[in-house]
Amino acid sequence: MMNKVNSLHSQSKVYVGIVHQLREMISKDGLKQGDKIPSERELSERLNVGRSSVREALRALELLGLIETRRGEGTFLRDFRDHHLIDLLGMFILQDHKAQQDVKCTKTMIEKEALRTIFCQNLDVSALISKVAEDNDSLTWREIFEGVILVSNNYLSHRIWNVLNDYETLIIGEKKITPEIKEKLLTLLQGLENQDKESVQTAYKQICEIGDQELTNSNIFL
Amino acid sequence: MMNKVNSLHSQSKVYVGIVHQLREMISKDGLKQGDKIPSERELSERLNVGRSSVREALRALELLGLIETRRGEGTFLRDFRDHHLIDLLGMFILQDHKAQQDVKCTKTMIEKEALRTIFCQNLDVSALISKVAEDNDSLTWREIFEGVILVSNNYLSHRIWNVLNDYETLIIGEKKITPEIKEKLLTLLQGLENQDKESVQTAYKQICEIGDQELTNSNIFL
DNA sequence: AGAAAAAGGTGGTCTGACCACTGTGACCCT
DNA sequence: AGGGTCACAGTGGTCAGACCACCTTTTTCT
Repeated sequence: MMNKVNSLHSQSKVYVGIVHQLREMISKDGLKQGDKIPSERELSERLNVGRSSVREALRALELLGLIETRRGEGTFLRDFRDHHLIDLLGMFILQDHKAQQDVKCTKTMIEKEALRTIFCQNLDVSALISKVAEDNDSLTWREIFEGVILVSNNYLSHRIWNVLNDYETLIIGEKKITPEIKEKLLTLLQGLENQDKESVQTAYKQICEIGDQELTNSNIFL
Repeated sequence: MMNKVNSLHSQSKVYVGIVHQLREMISKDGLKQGDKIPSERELSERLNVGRSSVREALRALELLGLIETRRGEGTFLRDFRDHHLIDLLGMFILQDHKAQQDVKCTKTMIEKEALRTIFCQNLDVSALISKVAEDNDSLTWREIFEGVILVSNNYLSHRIWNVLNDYETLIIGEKKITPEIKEKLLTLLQGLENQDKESVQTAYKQICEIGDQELTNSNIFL
Protein backbone atom coordinates (compact mmCIF):
# COMPACT_ATOMS: atom_id res chain seq x y z
CA MET A 1 0.00 0.00 0.00
CA MET A 2 1.15 3.47 -0.91
CA ASN A 3 1.44 5.89 1.93
CA LYS A 4 -0.10 9.31 1.63
CA VAL A 5 3.01 11.30 2.23
CA ASN A 6 5.12 9.62 -0.37
CA SER A 7 2.38 9.52 -2.93
CA LEU A 8 2.23 13.30 -2.87
CA HIS A 9 5.87 14.14 -2.55
CA SER A 10 7.62 11.13 -3.88
CA GLN A 11 11.06 12.66 -4.17
CA SER A 12 11.12 14.15 -0.69
CA LYS A 13 12.09 12.61 2.55
CA VAL A 14 9.19 11.51 4.67
CA TYR A 15 9.54 14.23 7.25
CA VAL A 16 9.44 16.94 4.63
CA GLY A 17 6.29 15.41 3.24
CA ILE A 18 4.83 15.48 6.69
CA VAL A 19 5.61 19.17 7.02
CA HIS A 20 3.67 19.76 3.82
CA GLN A 21 0.81 17.55 4.93
CA LEU A 22 0.69 19.47 8.16
CA ARG A 23 0.49 22.77 6.36
CA GLU A 24 -2.33 21.52 4.18
CA MET A 25 -4.10 20.10 7.18
CA ILE A 26 -3.86 23.41 8.97
CA SER A 27 -5.31 25.42 6.12
CA LYS A 28 -7.94 22.83 5.26
CA ASP A 29 -9.23 22.56 8.79
CA GLY A 30 -8.82 26.27 9.31
CA LEU A 31 -6.70 25.88 12.41
CA LYS A 32 -5.72 29.06 14.19
CA GLN A 33 -3.03 29.86 16.69
CA GLY A 34 -3.55 28.05 19.94
CA ASP A 35 -5.43 25.20 18.32
CA LYS A 36 -4.36 21.68 19.01
CA ILE A 37 -3.05 19.50 16.23
CA PRO A 38 -3.39 15.71 16.24
CA SER A 39 -1.11 13.74 18.50
CA GLU A 40 2.11 12.26 17.21
CA ARG A 41 0.70 8.78 17.36
CA GLU A 42 -2.44 9.75 15.51
CA LEU A 43 -0.50 11.54 12.79
CA SER A 44 1.75 8.54 12.49
CA GLU A 45 -1.28 6.36 11.94
CA ARG A 46 -3.20 8.71 9.65
CA LEU A 47 -0.24 9.35 7.39
CA ASN A 48 1.06 5.79 7.45
CA VAL A 49 4.48 6.77 8.67
CA GLY A 50 6.55 5.99 11.71
CA ARG A 51 6.23 8.09 14.79
CA SER A 52 9.90 9.05 14.61
CA SER A 53 9.35 10.59 11.21
CA VAL A 54 6.42 12.56 12.55
CA ARG A 55 8.61 13.71 15.38
CA GLU A 56 11.37 14.83 13.02
CA ALA A 57 8.87 17.07 11.25
CA LEU A 58 7.33 18.30 14.48
CA ARG A 59 10.66 19.00 16.14
CA ALA A 60 11.79 20.99 13.12
CA LEU A 61 8.65 23.11 13.23
CA GLU A 62 9.04 23.49 16.95
CA LEU A 63 12.59 24.72 16.62
CA LEU A 64 11.27 27.31 14.24
CA GLY A 65 8.69 28.30 16.81
CA LEU A 66 5.77 27.52 14.54
CA ILE A 67 4.32 25.02 16.97
CA GLU A 68 4.52 24.50 20.68
CA THR A 69 4.49 21.19 22.49
CA ARG A 70 3.40 20.64 26.03
CA ARG A 71 4.30 17.33 27.57
CA GLY A 72 1.28 15.41 28.64
CA GLU A 73 -1.06 17.73 26.76
CA GLY A 74 -0.25 17.85 23.11
CA THR A 75 1.03 20.00 20.27
CA PHE A 76 -0.41 23.42 19.50
CA LEU A 77 -0.09 26.07 16.84
CA ARG A 78 1.74 29.20 17.90
CA ASP A 79 1.37 32.77 16.86
CA PHE A 80 3.42 32.91 13.71
CA ARG A 81 4.97 36.16 14.86
CA ASP A 82 6.70 34.25 17.60
CA HIS A 83 8.78 32.06 15.36
CA HIS A 84 12.37 31.50 16.37
CA LEU A 85 13.82 31.67 12.92
CA ILE A 86 15.74 34.66 14.01
CA ASP A 87 17.46 33.13 16.96
CA LEU A 88 18.37 30.11 14.94
CA LEU A 89 19.73 32.01 12.03
CA GLY A 90 21.40 34.51 14.24
CA MET A 91 23.10 31.66 15.98
CA PHE A 92 24.58 30.45 12.74
CA ILE A 93 25.09 33.53 10.59
CA LEU A 94 25.85 36.17 13.15
CA GLN A 95 29.32 36.70 11.80
CA ASP A 96 28.15 37.61 8.36
CA HIS A 97 28.36 41.39 8.17
CA LYS A 98 26.87 41.58 4.75
CA ALA A 99 23.80 39.78 6.01
CA GLN A 100 23.38 42.34 8.74
CA GLN A 101 23.61 45.12 6.25
CA ASP A 102 21.05 43.45 4.02
CA VAL A 103 18.69 43.16 6.93
CA LYS A 104 19.02 46.83 7.68
CA CYS A 105 18.50 47.87 4.06
CA THR A 106 15.51 45.66 3.60
CA LYS A 107 13.93 46.79 6.81
CA THR A 108 14.42 50.42 5.86
CA MET A 109 12.92 49.72 2.49
CA ILE A 110 9.75 48.39 4.05
CA GLU A 111 9.49 51.34 6.38
CA LYS A 112 9.91 53.81 3.57
CA GLU A 113 7.37 52.03 1.45
CA ALA A 114 4.88 52.06 4.28
CA LEU A 115 5.37 55.79 4.75
CA ARG A 116 4.95 56.31 1.03
CA THR A 117 1.73 54.34 0.97
CA ILE A 118 0.34 56.22 3.92
CA PHE A 119 1.28 59.49 2.32
CA CYS A 120 -0.14 58.74 -1.10
CA GLN A 121 -3.39 57.32 0.19
CA ASN A 122 -3.52 59.90 2.92
CA LEU A 123 -4.30 57.25 5.52
CA ASP A 124 -5.19 58.17 9.05
CA VAL A 125 -2.31 58.34 11.51
CA SER A 126 -3.98 60.31 14.25
CA ALA A 127 -4.01 57.28 16.54
CA LEU A 128 -0.28 56.95 16.13
CA ILE A 129 0.28 60.61 16.79
CA SER A 130 -1.58 60.53 20.06
CA LYS A 131 0.28 57.39 21.01
CA VAL A 132 3.63 59.07 20.50
CA ALA A 133 2.44 62.34 22.00
CA GLU A 134 1.53 60.67 25.27
CA ASP A 135 4.29 61.11 27.74
CA ASN A 136 4.89 57.41 27.85
CA ASP A 137 8.41 56.32 28.59
CA SER A 138 7.77 52.67 27.91
CA LEU A 139 7.20 53.38 24.25
CA THR A 140 9.32 51.10 22.10
CA TRP A 141 10.73 51.60 18.67
CA ARG A 142 8.94 48.48 17.54
CA GLU A 143 5.52 49.73 18.56
CA ILE A 144 5.90 52.86 16.52
CA PHE A 145 7.02 51.39 13.26
CA GLU A 146 4.82 48.37 13.64
CA GLY A 147 1.98 50.84 13.92
CA VAL A 148 3.13 52.67 10.82
CA ILE A 149 3.33 49.50 8.80
CA LEU A 150 -0.01 48.28 10.06
CA VAL A 151 -1.64 51.50 8.94
CA SER A 152 -0.16 51.02 5.51
CA ASN A 153 -2.16 47.80 5.50
CA ASN A 154 0.28 45.38 3.94
CA TYR A 155 0.16 42.23 6.01
CA LEU A 156 3.00 40.56 4.19
CA SER A 157 5.35 43.48 4.62
CA HIS A 158 4.38 43.57 8.24
CA ARG A 159 5.41 39.96 8.69
CA ILE A 160 8.70 40.43 6.96
CA TRP A 161 9.43 43.58 8.90
CA ASN A 162 8.78 41.78 12.14
CA VAL A 163 11.28 39.10 11.28
CA LEU A 164 13.91 41.60 10.34
CA ASN A 165 13.28 43.70 13.40
CA ASP A 166 13.58 40.65 15.63
CA TYR A 167 16.87 39.84 14.02
CA GLU A 168 18.19 43.33 14.46
CA THR A 169 17.00 43.49 18.02
CA LEU A 170 18.74 40.24 18.75
CA ILE A 171 22.02 41.62 17.49
CA ILE A 172 22.08 45.20 18.66
CA GLY A 173 19.43 45.17 21.36
CA GLU A 174 16.25 47.17 21.68
CA LYS A 175 16.40 50.66 20.29
CA LYS A 176 15.57 53.38 22.73
CA ILE A 177 13.24 56.23 21.94
CA THR A 178 15.08 59.34 22.91
CA PRO A 179 13.26 62.68 23.27
CA GLU A 180 15.05 63.80 20.15
CA ILE A 181 13.70 60.89 18.15
CA LYS A 182 10.29 61.37 19.64
CA GLU A 183 10.24 64.90 18.35
CA LYS A 184 11.27 63.82 14.88
CA LEU A 185 8.63 61.13 14.93
CA LEU A 186 5.94 63.67 15.66
CA THR A 187 7.20 65.82 12.83
CA LEU A 188 7.07 62.84 10.53
CA LEU A 189 3.58 61.78 11.51
CA GLN A 190 2.22 65.28 11.31
CA GLY A 191 3.85 65.61 7.93
CA LEU A 192 1.88 62.58 6.86
CA GLU A 193 -1.31 64.10 8.11
CA ASN A 194 -0.71 67.46 6.49
CA GLN A 195 0.49 65.99 3.22
CA ASP A 196 3.82 67.67 3.72
CA LYS A 197 6.10 65.43 1.72
CA GLU A 198 9.23 67.36 2.45
CA SER A 199 9.03 67.14 6.22
CA VAL A 200 8.20 63.44 6.12
CA GLN A 201 11.28 62.71 4.07
CA THR A 202 13.67 64.80 6.09
CA ALA A 203 12.28 63.59 9.39
CA TYR A 204 12.62 59.95 8.40
CA LYS A 205 16.11 60.53 7.15
CA GLN A 206 17.10 62.20 10.40
CA ILE A 207 15.58 59.39 12.41
CA CYS A 208 17.58 56.88 10.45
CA GLU A 209 20.75 58.82 10.95
CA ILE A 210 20.25 59.01 14.67
CA GLY A 211 19.51 55.31 14.69
CA ASP A 212 22.63 54.50 12.71
CA GLN A 213 24.74 56.58 15.00
CA GLU A 214 23.43 54.75 18.02
CA LEU A 215 23.88 51.48 16.20
CA THR A 216 27.57 51.96 15.56
CA ASN A 217 28.02 52.82 19.20
CA SER A 218 26.34 49.75 20.55
CA ASN A 219 26.93 47.03 18.03
CA ILE A 220 29.44 44.73 19.55
CA PHE A 221 29.81 42.83 16.34
CA LEU A 222 31.16 45.64 14.23
CA MET B 1 25.17 9.08 34.71
CA MET B 2 24.63 12.61 33.51
CA ASN B 3 24.78 13.11 29.81
CA LYS B 4 26.72 16.00 28.30
CA VAL B 5 23.84 17.68 26.56
CA ASN B 6 21.60 17.86 29.58
CA SER B 7 24.36 18.97 31.86
CA LEU B 8 24.77 22.11 29.79
CA HIS B 9 21.16 22.88 29.00
CA SER B 10 19.27 21.15 31.71
CA GLN B 11 15.95 22.80 31.10
CA SER B 12 15.93 22.20 27.35
CA LYS B 13 14.84 19.21 25.45
CA VAL B 14 17.66 17.00 24.32
CA TYR B 15 17.44 17.90 20.68
CA VAL B 16 17.71 21.60 21.43
CA GLY B 17 20.80 20.90 23.43
CA ILE B 18 22.21 19.03 20.50
CA VAL B 19 21.63 22.03 18.26
CA HIS B 20 23.67 24.13 20.65
CA GLN B 21 26.38 21.51 20.91
CA LEU B 22 26.54 21.39 17.17
CA ARG B 23 26.94 25.12 16.90
CA GLU B 24 29.74 25.09 19.45
CA MET B 25 31.37 22.19 17.70
CA ILE B 26 31.25 24.03 14.41
CA SER B 27 32.84 27.18 15.73
CA LYS B 28 35.38 25.34 17.87
CA ASP B 29 36.56 23.13 15.04
CA GLY B 30 36.35 25.99 12.59
CA LEU B 31 34.14 24.11 10.18
CA LYS B 32 33.31 25.86 6.94
CA GLN B 33 30.59 25.36 4.39
CA GLY B 34 30.93 22.06 2.63
CA ASP B 35 32.70 20.43 5.54
CA LYS B 36 31.43 17.16 6.86
CA ILE B 37 30.07 16.90 10.36
CA PRO B 38 30.23 13.69 12.39
CA SER B 39 27.81 10.94 11.53
CA GLU B 40 24.55 10.56 13.40
CA ARG B 41 25.78 7.48 15.16
CA GLU B 42 29.02 9.11 16.22
CA LEU B 43 27.23 12.19 17.54
CA SER B 44 24.84 9.95 19.38
CA GLU B 45 27.76 8.25 21.06
CA ARG B 46 29.83 11.36 21.75
CA LEU B 47 26.95 13.28 23.28
CA ASN B 48 25.48 10.33 25.13
CA VAL B 49 22.08 10.65 23.53
CA GLY B 50 19.93 8.50 21.36
CA ARG B 51 20.29 8.59 17.62
CA SER B 52 16.68 9.67 17.22
CA SER B 53 17.36 12.78 19.26
CA VAL B 54 20.36 13.55 17.11
CA ARG B 55 18.18 13.13 14.06
CA GLU B 56 15.52 15.49 15.42
CA ALA B 57 18.15 18.19 15.77
CA LEU B 58 19.69 17.45 12.40
CA ARG B 59 16.35 17.38 10.59
CA ALA B 60 15.42 20.74 12.07
CA LEU B 61 18.67 22.28 10.87
CA GLU B 62 18.19 20.67 7.50
CA LEU B 63 14.72 22.13 7.14
CA LEU B 64 16.27 25.50 7.86
CA GLY B 65 18.79 24.91 5.11
CA LEU B 66 21.77 25.11 7.42
CA ILE B 67 22.98 21.60 6.70
CA GLU B 68 22.66 19.18 3.84
CA THR B 69 22.47 15.42 4.12
CA ARG B 70 23.46 12.98 1.44
CA ARG B 71 22.40 9.38 1.93
CA GLY B 72 25.31 7.05 2.05
CA GLU B 73 27.78 9.88 2.40
CA GLY B 74 27.04 11.99 5.44
CA THR B 75 25.93 15.39 6.65
CA PHE B 76 27.56 18.58 5.45
CA LEU B 77 27.45 22.26 6.27
CA ARG B 78 25.75 24.45 3.71
CA ASP B 79 26.37 28.01 2.71
CA PHE B 80 24.62 29.86 5.51
CA ARG B 81 23.29 32.40 3.08
CA ASP B 82 21.17 29.68 1.53
CA HIS B 83 19.04 29.41 4.61
CA HIS B 84 15.38 28.74 4.01
CA LEU B 85 14.08 31.46 6.28
CA ILE B 86 12.01 33.04 3.61
CA ASP B 87 10.75 29.83 2.08
CA LEU B 88 9.48 28.64 5.40
CA LEU B 89 7.91 31.93 6.15
CA GLY B 90 6.24 31.80 2.80
CA MET B 91 4.97 28.33 3.39
CA PHE B 92 3.34 29.14 6.67
CA ILE B 93 2.56 32.80 6.50
CA LEU B 94 1.25 33.05 2.98
CA GLN B 95 -0.83 29.94 3.26
CA ASP B 96 -4.06 31.23 4.66
CA HIS B 97 -3.92 34.90 3.92
CA LYS B 98 -3.72 34.67 0.19
CA ALA B 99 -3.25 38.36 -0.02
CA GLN B 100 -2.29 38.61 -3.64
CA GLN B 101 -2.35 42.33 -3.43
CA ASP B 102 0.20 42.28 -0.64
CA VAL B 103 2.44 39.99 -2.61
CA LYS B 104 2.28 42.26 -5.59
CA CYS B 105 2.93 45.40 -3.58
CA THR B 106 5.82 43.92 -1.71
CA LYS B 107 7.37 42.54 -4.84
CA THR B 108 7.05 45.87 -6.56
CA MET B 109 8.56 47.56 -3.56
CA ILE B 110 11.63 45.38 -3.80
CA GLU B 111 11.97 46.00 -7.49
CA LYS B 112 11.70 49.73 -7.05
CA GLU B 113 14.20 49.72 -4.24
CA ALA B 114 16.62 47.74 -6.36
CA LEU B 115 16.26 50.21 -9.19
CA ARG B 116 16.75 53.07 -6.77
CA THR B 117 19.91 51.52 -5.38
CA ILE B 118 21.29 50.89 -8.81
CA PHE B 119 20.49 54.43 -9.83
CA CYS B 120 21.93 56.10 -6.76
CA GLN B 121 25.11 54.06 -6.74
CA ASN B 122 25.27 54.14 -10.53
CA LEU B 123 25.92 50.40 -10.66
CA ASP B 124 26.80 48.66 -13.89
CA VAL B 125 23.87 47.25 -15.84
CA SER B 126 25.57 46.79 -19.20
CA ALA B 127 25.44 43.03 -18.85
CA LEU B 128 21.70 43.22 -18.36
CA ILE B 129 21.27 45.50 -21.32
CA SER B 130 23.04 43.16 -23.67
CA LYS B 131 21.06 40.28 -22.28
CA VAL B 132 17.80 42.00 -23.07
CA ALA B 133 19.05 43.37 -26.35
CA GLU B 134 19.83 39.91 -27.65
CA ASP B 135 17.03 38.72 -29.84
CA ASN B 136 16.28 35.93 -27.43
CA ASP B 137 12.71 34.77 -27.29
CA SER B 138 13.25 32.49 -24.35
CA LEU B 139 13.93 35.43 -22.11
CA THR B 140 11.79 35.27 -18.99
CA TRP B 141 10.47 38.01 -16.79
CA ARG B 142 12.16 36.40 -13.86
CA GLU B 143 15.60 36.48 -15.41
CA ILE B 144 15.40 40.19 -15.99
CA PHE B 145 14.30 41.32 -12.61
CA GLU B 146 16.35 38.76 -10.82
CA GLY B 147 19.28 40.27 -12.65
CA VAL B 148 18.27 43.75 -11.60
CA ILE B 149 17.98 42.76 -7.97
CA LEU B 150 21.25 40.89 -8.04
CA VAL B 151 23.01 43.95 -9.34
CA SER B 152 21.57 45.96 -6.49
CA ASN B 153 23.45 43.51 -4.28
CA ASN B 154 20.94 42.87 -1.53
CA TYR B 155 20.89 39.15 -1.04
CA LEU B 156 18.06 39.16 1.42
CA SER B 157 15.81 41.15 -0.84
CA HIS B 158 16.72 38.79 -3.60
CA ARG B 159 15.55 35.84 -1.58
CA ILE B 160 12.30 37.49 -0.64
CA TRP B 161 11.64 38.55 -4.19
CA ASN B 162 12.23 35.02 -5.39
CA VAL B 163 9.64 33.63 -3.04
CA LEU B 164 7.10 36.24 -3.98
CA ASN B 165 7.76 35.71 -7.63
CA ASP B 166 7.38 31.97 -7.24
CA TYR B 167 4.14 32.52 -5.44
CA GLU B 168 2.83 34.85 -8.09
CA THR B 169 3.92 32.53 -10.86
CA LEU B 170 2.12 29.70 -9.18
CA ILE B 171 -1.11 31.65 -9.19
CA ILE B 172 -1.11 33.56 -12.43
CA GLY B 173 1.45 31.69 -14.48
CA GLU B 174 4.67 32.84 -16.08
CA LYS B 175 4.68 36.36 -17.39
CA LYS B 176 5.58 36.72 -21.04
CA ILE B 177 8.03 39.26 -22.34
CA THR B 178 6.27 41.01 -25.18
CA PRO B 179 8.20 43.16 -27.66
CA GLU B 180 6.51 46.16 -26.13
CA ILE B 181 7.80 45.31 -22.67
CA LYS B 182 11.21 44.55 -24.08
CA GLU B 183 11.41 48.01 -25.49
CA LYS B 184 10.40 49.58 -22.19
CA LEU B 185 12.96 47.45 -20.39
CA LEU B 186 15.72 48.74 -22.61
CA THR B 187 14.58 52.28 -21.98
CA LEU B 188 14.66 51.60 -18.27
CA LEU B 189 18.10 50.04 -18.24
CA GLN B 190 19.59 52.72 -20.43
CA GLY B 191 18.02 55.27 -18.15
CA LEU B 192 19.92 53.67 -15.30
CA GLU B 193 23.13 53.86 -17.22
CA ASN B 194 22.66 57.44 -18.30
CA GLN B 195 21.49 58.60 -14.87
CA ASP B 196 18.20 59.64 -16.40
CA LYS B 197 15.87 59.42 -13.45
CA GLU B 198 12.81 60.48 -15.34
CA SER B 199 12.94 57.77 -17.98
CA VAL B 200 13.63 55.06 -15.40
CA GLN B 201 10.56 56.01 -13.42
CA THR B 202 8.21 56.31 -16.35
CA ALA B 203 9.49 53.14 -17.98
CA TYR B 204 9.05 51.14 -14.82
CA LYS B 205 5.60 52.53 -14.29
CA GLN B 206 4.61 51.62 -17.82
CA ILE B 207 6.00 48.12 -17.44
CA CYS B 208 3.94 47.66 -14.30
CA GLU B 209 0.82 48.88 -16.01
CA ILE B 210 1.27 46.50 -18.89
CA GLY B 211 1.88 43.73 -16.44
CA ASP B 212 -1.24 44.56 -14.48
CA GLN B 213 -3.31 44.63 -17.58
CA GLU B 214 -2.12 41.21 -18.57
CA LEU B 215 -2.64 40.03 -15.05
CA THR B 216 -6.30 40.94 -14.94
CA ASN B 217 -6.80 39.13 -18.22
CA SER B 218 -5.24 35.90 -17.12
CA ASN B 219 -5.88 35.67 -13.41
CA ILE B 220 -8.33 32.89 -12.91
CA PHE B 221 -8.75 33.76 -9.26
CA LEU B 222 -10.15 37.24 -9.71
C1' DA C 1 -19.62 15.48 48.37
C1' DG C 2 -14.86 15.66 48.57
C1' DA C 3 -10.41 13.76 48.39
C1' DA C 4 -7.38 10.25 46.87
C1' DA C 5 -6.04 6.80 43.69
C1' DA C 6 -6.06 4.74 39.23
C1' DA C 7 -6.30 4.84 34.24
C1' DG C 8 -5.52 6.66 29.83
C1' DG C 9 -3.49 9.91 26.72
C1' DT C 10 0.49 12.74 25.44
C1' DG C 11 5.16 14.13 24.49
C1' DG C 12 10.40 12.72 25.45
C1' DT C 13 13.83 9.46 24.81
C1' DC C 14 16.34 5.34 23.79
C1' DT C 15 17.26 0.96 21.46
C1' DG C 16 17.52 -2.16 17.88
C1' DA C 17 16.36 -3.48 13.51
C1' DC C 18 16.12 -3.17 8.54
C1' DC C 19 16.59 -0.74 4.05
C1' DA C 20 18.97 2.01 0.26
C1' DC C 21 22.79 4.23 -1.08
C1' DT C 22 27.87 5.39 -1.42
C1' DG C 23 32.74 4.83 -1.28
C1' DT C 24 36.48 1.75 -0.78
C1' DG C 25 39.41 -1.84 -1.28
C1' DA C 26 40.26 -6.58 -2.07
C1' DC C 27 40.03 -9.68 -5.59
C1' DC C 28 40.07 -11.69 -10.09
C1' DC C 29 40.70 -11.81 -15.00
C1' DT C 30 43.06 -10.35 -18.96
C1' DA D 1 50.50 -4.19 -14.21
C1' DG D 2 46.03 -2.66 -15.62
C1' DG D 3 41.25 -2.73 -15.48
C1' DG D 4 37.05 -4.31 -14.05
C1' DT D 5 33.90 -6.58 -10.54
C1' DC D 6 32.05 -7.35 -6.29
C1' DA D 7 31.60 -7.67 -1.39
C1' DC D 8 31.84 -4.96 2.72
C1' DA D 9 31.60 -1.26 5.87
C1' DG D 10 29.76 3.19 6.76
C1' DT D 11 26.04 6.43 6.28
C1' DG D 12 21.46 8.37 6.27
C1' DG D 13 16.15 6.95 6.16
C1' DT D 14 12.58 4.70 8.36
C1' DC D 15 10.05 1.97 11.44
C1' DA D 16 8.49 -0.50 15.66
C1' DG D 17 8.48 -1.04 20.37
C1' DA D 18 9.63 -0.01 24.82
C1' DC D 19 10.04 2.93 28.79
C1' DC D 20 9.55 7.41 31.33
C1' DA D 21 7.43 11.88 32.98
C1' DC D 22 3.64 14.57 32.91
C1' DC D 23 -1.22 15.97 32.47
C1' DT D 24 -6.18 15.20 32.39
C1' DT D 25 -10.02 12.49 33.32
C1' DT D 26 -12.31 8.92 35.54
C1' DT D 27 -13.04 5.94 39.13
C1' DT D 28 -12.86 4.67 43.75
C1' DC D 29 -12.71 5.20 48.61
C1' DT D 30 -13.65 7.70 52.83
